[in-house]
Amino acid sequence: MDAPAAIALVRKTSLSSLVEAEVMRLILAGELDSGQQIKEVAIAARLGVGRSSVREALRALEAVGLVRIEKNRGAFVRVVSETEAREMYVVREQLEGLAGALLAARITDDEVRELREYVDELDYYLDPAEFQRYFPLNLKFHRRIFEMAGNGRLLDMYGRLTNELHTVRRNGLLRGGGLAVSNIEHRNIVDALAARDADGASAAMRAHVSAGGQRRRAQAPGDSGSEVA
Amino acid sequence: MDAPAAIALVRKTSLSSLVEAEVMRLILAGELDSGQQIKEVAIAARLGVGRSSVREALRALEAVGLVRIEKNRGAFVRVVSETEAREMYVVREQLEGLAGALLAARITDDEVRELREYVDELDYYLDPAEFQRYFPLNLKFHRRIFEMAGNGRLLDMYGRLTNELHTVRRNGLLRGGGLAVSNIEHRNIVDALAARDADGASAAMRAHVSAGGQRRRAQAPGDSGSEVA
DNA sequence: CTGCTGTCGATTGTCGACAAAGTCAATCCG
DNA sequence: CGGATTGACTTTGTCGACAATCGACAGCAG
Repeated sequence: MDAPAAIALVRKTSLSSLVEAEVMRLILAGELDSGQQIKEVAIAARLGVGRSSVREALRALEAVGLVRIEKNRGAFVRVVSETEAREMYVVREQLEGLAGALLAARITDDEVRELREYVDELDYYLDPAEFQRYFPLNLKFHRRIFEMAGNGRLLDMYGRLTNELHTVRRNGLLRGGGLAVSNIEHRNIVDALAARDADGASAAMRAHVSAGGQRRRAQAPGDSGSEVA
Repeated sequence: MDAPAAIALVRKTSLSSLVEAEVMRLILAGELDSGQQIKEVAIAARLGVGRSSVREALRALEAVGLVRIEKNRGAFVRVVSETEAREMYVVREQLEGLAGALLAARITDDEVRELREYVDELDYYLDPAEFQRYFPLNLKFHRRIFEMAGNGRLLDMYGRLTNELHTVRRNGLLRGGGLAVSNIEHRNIVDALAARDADGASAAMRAHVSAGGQRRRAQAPGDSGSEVA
C-alpha cells in the first residue's frame, strides 16, 4: 500500500472498524461457523489489538445482525432459524421489487449492458462444480441492481438482509440446484429493465426472489417444510 | 421492583445495553438535539458507568443509525438530510404496504377493534395544541399494525426506520398540519383491513405514507423543495 | 450408579490509565 | 491588521487490570 493511501486509511478508520470488517469477512467466508462462539481474546490476539476494540466491533456486528451476544456467555455467529429465513425472504421480495421498479425508471444503456454481461457470464457457471464462481457473481448481480437503483437507504437495508441470509442463501442455491432456472429469471429481469418497464421489472424481481425462497425451502430441514417429490 | 424481576433484569442486561437504551431515549425525547455531540465522559458520569460501556453503546447506536461516529472527533446525534429523508420515505412506503397486505390476511376481530379505538381516539386530538397526544398515539397505531402483521423481520426494519425518521416525522406532521386528513387515511386503512382486503390495505397504507411524505416535503427546508402555494 | 455440590480454570464485564488527536484562542510575524 | 503558529486544554482511541460470572469436573452422599 502506498503512503498516502495508508495515511488516509489510518486517519479515517479506527481499529474497531477494522476488526469489525475482519470478523465480518471471517463469518461471510465461512471460517467462523454458524453458532460458533467468537472469543474476544482469540480475535484480539489474532489481530494484535486490545479486547476493547474487539468488543466494540462485536457490538456493532450484533446491531447489524451478524452475531448474537449473550451476557456473560459471549458472542456467537448468528444462526437464522427456518421461520426467520422465511420472514426475511418475504421482506427481501418486497425490497427487490422496489429496487427493480426504481431502477427501471433510471437505468442507463451502459448499466443494461453491464447487467447483461453478468447474466452471460453466469451461464458459464451453471454446473454445480462451478458453484464457487456462480455464487459471488450472483450476489454481485443483485447488489449492483440495488446500487444502480440510487436509493442509499434501500441499499443499506438490502446489505443487512444479505449479510444475515448469506449462509442460508448459499445452501439454498447450492443444494436446490436450480442454477439454470435462476439465471433464466435473471434474464427476465434484465429484459424488463432494458424495456424500462417498472412494473415488469418489479414483478420479475419479486418472482425471482420468491422462486429462490421456494427452492431453498424445498431443501430446508424440517420445520413443516413441504416435502417435494 | 420485586426480586425475581430484578434478578432476571440483572442477568440479562449489561450496562452497555442500559446505556444504549438511555441514550436512545434521550435522542428520541429530543433532549439531545440533532447534530449535537455526545460526549462519552458526560454520559458516563451522568449514568455512573465507565467509558467503555458508553463507547459500546454508541457503537451499537451507530449501527442502528441513530448516531454518527467520526474518528477522533466523537459521536453525534444523526441528522438526516433532506434527500435521505426522501429515500427513507420511499422505503417506508413499501414496508408499510407489505405490512398492510400481510395483516389483512390474518387480522382478528379483536385487532380490528383495537385499531378502530386508536383512530377514534386520534379524532379527539386533531387540534395542533393537542399534538403531544396525537403524535405518540399515531406512532403506536402504525407500530401495532407491524406487530400484528406477524413478521418479526419486518417489524425490526420498521423500528429502525422509525428511529431515524422520528425528528423529521414529528416536524412533518406538526407543521404540515394535516392531522385531520391523516386520520381519515387511517380510517381507510382500518376499513380495508376489516374487509380482509390485502390489496386494498396495502394500497391504503402506501397512500397514507406517500401523502405523509408529501405533507412533510411541502414544509421541508430548501433542497429543491417544491414551493406549494 | 445417579444426582448434587463445591471448586477451578476460562471467559466476559467494567473500569480507569495513558497516549494520540483535535479544538480553540492567544500570540507572533509579515 | 490578517493569517499562521504554537501551546494549553479537551476529547477520544486503545490497552491491560481486576472483578464477576459461567461451565465443567471431581468428589461425595444416597
